[in-house]
Amino acid sequence: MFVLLFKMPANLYEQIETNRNLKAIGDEVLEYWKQAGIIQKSLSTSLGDRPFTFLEGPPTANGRPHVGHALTRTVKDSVLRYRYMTGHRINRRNGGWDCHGLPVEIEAEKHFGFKIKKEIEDFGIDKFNEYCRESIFRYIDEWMETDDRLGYWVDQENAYVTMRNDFMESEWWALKKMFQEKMLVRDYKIVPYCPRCETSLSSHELSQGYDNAKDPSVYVKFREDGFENRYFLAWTTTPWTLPANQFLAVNEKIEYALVEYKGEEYYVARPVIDKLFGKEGKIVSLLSGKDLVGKRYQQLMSFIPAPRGSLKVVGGDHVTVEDGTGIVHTSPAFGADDFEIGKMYGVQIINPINQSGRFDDSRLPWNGKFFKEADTEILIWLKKNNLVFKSERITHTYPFCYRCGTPLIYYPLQAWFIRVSSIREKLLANNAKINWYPDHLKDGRFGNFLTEAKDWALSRNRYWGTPLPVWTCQSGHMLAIGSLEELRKHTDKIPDDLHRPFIDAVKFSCPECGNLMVREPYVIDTWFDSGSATYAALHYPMETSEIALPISFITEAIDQTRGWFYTLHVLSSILFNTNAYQNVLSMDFILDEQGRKMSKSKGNSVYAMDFISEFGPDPARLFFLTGVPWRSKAIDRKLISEITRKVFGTLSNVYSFFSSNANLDGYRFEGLIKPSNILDRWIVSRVNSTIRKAREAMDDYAMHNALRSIEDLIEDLSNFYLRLSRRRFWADNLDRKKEEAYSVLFYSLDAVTRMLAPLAPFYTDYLFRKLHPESESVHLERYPDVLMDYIDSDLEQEVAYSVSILETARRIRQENSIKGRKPVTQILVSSTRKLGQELLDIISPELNAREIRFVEGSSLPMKRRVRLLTKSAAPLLRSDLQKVKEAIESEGSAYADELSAGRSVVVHGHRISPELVEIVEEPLEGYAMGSDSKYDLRVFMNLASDDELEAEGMAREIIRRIQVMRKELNLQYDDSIGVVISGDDSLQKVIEKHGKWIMSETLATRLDFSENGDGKKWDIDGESVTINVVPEEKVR
RNA sequence: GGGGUUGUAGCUUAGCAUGGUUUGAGCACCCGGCUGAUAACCGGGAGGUCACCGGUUCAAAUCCGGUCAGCCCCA
Repeated sequence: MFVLLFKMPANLYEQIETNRNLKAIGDEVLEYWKQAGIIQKSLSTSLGDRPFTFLEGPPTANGRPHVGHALTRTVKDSVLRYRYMTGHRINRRNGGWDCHGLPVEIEAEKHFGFKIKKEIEDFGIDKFNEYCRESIFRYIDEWMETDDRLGYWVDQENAYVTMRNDFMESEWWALKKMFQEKMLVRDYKIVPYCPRCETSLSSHELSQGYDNAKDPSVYVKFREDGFENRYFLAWTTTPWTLPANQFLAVNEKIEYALVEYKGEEYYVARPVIDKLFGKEGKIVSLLSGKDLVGKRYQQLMSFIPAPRGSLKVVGGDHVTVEDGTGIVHTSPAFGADDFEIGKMYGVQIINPINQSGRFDDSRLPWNGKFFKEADTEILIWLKKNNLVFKSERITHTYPFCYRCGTPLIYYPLQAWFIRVSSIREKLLANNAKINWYPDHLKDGRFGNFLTEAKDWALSRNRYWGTPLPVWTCQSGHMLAIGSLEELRKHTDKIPDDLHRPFIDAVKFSCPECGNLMVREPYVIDTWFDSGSATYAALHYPMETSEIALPISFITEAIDQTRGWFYTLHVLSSILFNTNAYQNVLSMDFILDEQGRKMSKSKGNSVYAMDFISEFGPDPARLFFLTGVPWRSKAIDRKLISEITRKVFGTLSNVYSFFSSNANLDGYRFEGLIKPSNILDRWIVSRVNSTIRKAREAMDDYAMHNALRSIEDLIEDLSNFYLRLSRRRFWADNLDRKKEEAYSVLFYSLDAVTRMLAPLAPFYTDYLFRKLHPESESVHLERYPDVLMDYIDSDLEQEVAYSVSILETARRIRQENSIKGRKPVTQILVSSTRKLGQELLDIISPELNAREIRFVEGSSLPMKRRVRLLTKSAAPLLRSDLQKVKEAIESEGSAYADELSAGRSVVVHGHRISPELVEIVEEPLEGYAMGSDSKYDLRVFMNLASDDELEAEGMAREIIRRIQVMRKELNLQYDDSIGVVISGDDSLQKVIEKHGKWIMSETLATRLDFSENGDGKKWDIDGESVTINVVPEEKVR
């Protein structure tokens, strides 16, 4: 076999397929990045020394990443890429993983089929935790692959992991510091409590779990001491708390009444009388809340005797008349306000419910029941004893456990708290330093939350979490341990793993009294873990002595406002006395195609991998970056394919045009030649003003604005610059002018590619390396700088103006059915501004007129007619109306010019102001007119035609038909042809006159006319034309 | 009940902080055009009570007050 080797002239700018699938490009580019180590290179280098610090909000990898994760990761990545390209040294560009907490434990419980905590302990905490540890990275591979496919560049090898000893040790340091500062305290309080998980929850966990619930709504009668028929009426939705009633609360500032109704008397707040009794209630007496305080009442249900000091009416500011009766049933065990009252009166608390949420007192008929399930029986009992005034069922919002869905109770518990409420002012002061996007969150949702910041119930009676490092002894001494080193001073039996149950076994003697010290049996809220990422991820202060705060930028979805954003803020304020982050972007969710929220229960979740695979990574990313990020958006296939077409389709076409021509000419870019051609100057100006806009937007984390500016530029580059510049690239030889055009086109493509690179990293790198075969990656290059000298706003406006002329002319053609191919004799333009000759020359071919002129007002081919608005004028002119009307509306009236200039005129002694007339403008016979209000512009087109114009138009039609036929024959640009045209006499004249032109435009070497020839039959404006195209034999 | 936010064409939206032509776009729809980028592209048309009511002002989509509706958060 003989192989012929051709030494082809190397094409510098590689040809591309203009319609290539973007997913395939993504795959190819990813492969290249991996093989060439681009990602590593980017992570480990910088183009400058401006500091920029990032922090990843850690996800838990025990679930699949969905489209919302892809959204936040896209935004994070785009910001970081932009910062890299603008010369920032990016600190902490690494991943993070959240490991602990109730969600993980619930998963494990489900796996093993456990229902209560005891089952876990019987099974073994060590084995239980071992399962948790394994389960949290169940989907880690899919997370990593999603990051790869999406182009999320962070260092995952050095990711922080909250369950590592190092991380937890740093938290110990923080906890000890807070303990010493008395910020971390143990207290007996009412806390939101999940009886199934058997643990307290924090206020921010509570806030995740509100939902609608159907509950009884009961008005209960508490009989006043010493009266047979007189009751305090109190309202409750939790009958299960009634056996524990110890007080009734009223507001001393509210007015109350004693009302007689159906033979009985009731105390209620005055404003609710109508609601409760309608017309039948009779007011016996009015009295203030103060008068009620101190009254005593009979115990409602006496199964558990009320302790001494109970059963009185007390005052409380929390009492309102919004719901209920203005008298509040109070059981100190089951409400924060109630608890405070109990404490104030120093009574012993009745609490018949155990930590599993069941009644646990043999004196009760419903002993052993789950609290919620006793409601009905309690109601029945009350009704039997005639203690219910009224009962119904209502739907209201009630808190549920955000993980297992069990209704929560407020329950008295010993727990550890961080006294956040004591530093509200500091929290607000630090918040004042933060830039929020959108900014209303600052004083709105986030600021409000800070104003009312509650103490953080930190401890959890659970297993899989960072152990609370406080040891206590029998004598009540407490010791917080801040590091392993410190622990070693007390004992040498330190486990390799600091989790339970191993750490529970660490016991030592109390330094103060010598008694055995045992660890408090709690783990801590997992939100403390993620909130500690600022310092614990760096193993501060053990391995790092300083950390850079505030972090420059973080972003997550809106639900983190009171989650991660909050815990970061609180911990940084306490530990470092500063704000944790400088700029924070809160994003809203992605909705499904119908605009519904995605949820597991509806089964309409879209997973990140599926989304990226379907559309390709870059279209997916640009979809995420389109529109305001803090507004929710529904997945929109049409929008995504439109973006794909407009951005990537257009760019591919522009590049393809450039490369095919540049290669033919052997052009190679060697820097931007200062442009002299007006279109060149214009596009370079557009490029630079776009760079300026894009930089401003990106600096302000407004990726959506940057993207829109870039899209506009791409549109201008393709549809105006290139469309009108094309012919310059087809000139025969590569002279200076053509070189300028090439350098401008290259420069523009290059700038667009760089600007788009942070947003759509795959396609831009693919394209950039075609433009710069010597470069490794656009992502190791600089973002384009603004060349201020090249920005010419006047020119940009002038071009916009010329576009307007062009469009107006096209509109006139269309209205008068004149094809663009047919030349017209004359186009006249009247306007307050003029177009320079240079631009005029450029749009002239598009206007296709023999003559184009700017003309002054008086010589316009237009008449102005004045029409008197009789309705307004009649009352003023009275009987002169007709006379004035005729004078003013008569042909050639001199009044028209004055009035249209906005000046009044005097007609037959009447002053006529412009408001009284309407000016009608009409083109003269033989002309068509169009206008564009944007520029106070009028365009006139002379509709006259002659044989010469007709012939030229026909020639163009023929040229176009021949081009179409060339295309159908799949001919190359430089293949020549022979043409035979058949038709009537007029056609012959056209060919005689324009034959040379037709031949040169279509690369024909022969053009013959025949009366009856073969070929393809065309109908050109009603005329039958037959064209035969024969390819010439190629000379090999 | 309280706080926040949104309401502009069938759909997606720009404009609103700083009031000033007739509220701009894109998609879809209808009509037309172009053709050495071509499974690409361009133009035109129709479509709006700028949620509603009131106020301030020479002038309000824009500022103020209220109402309604959606969404989010809180109680």
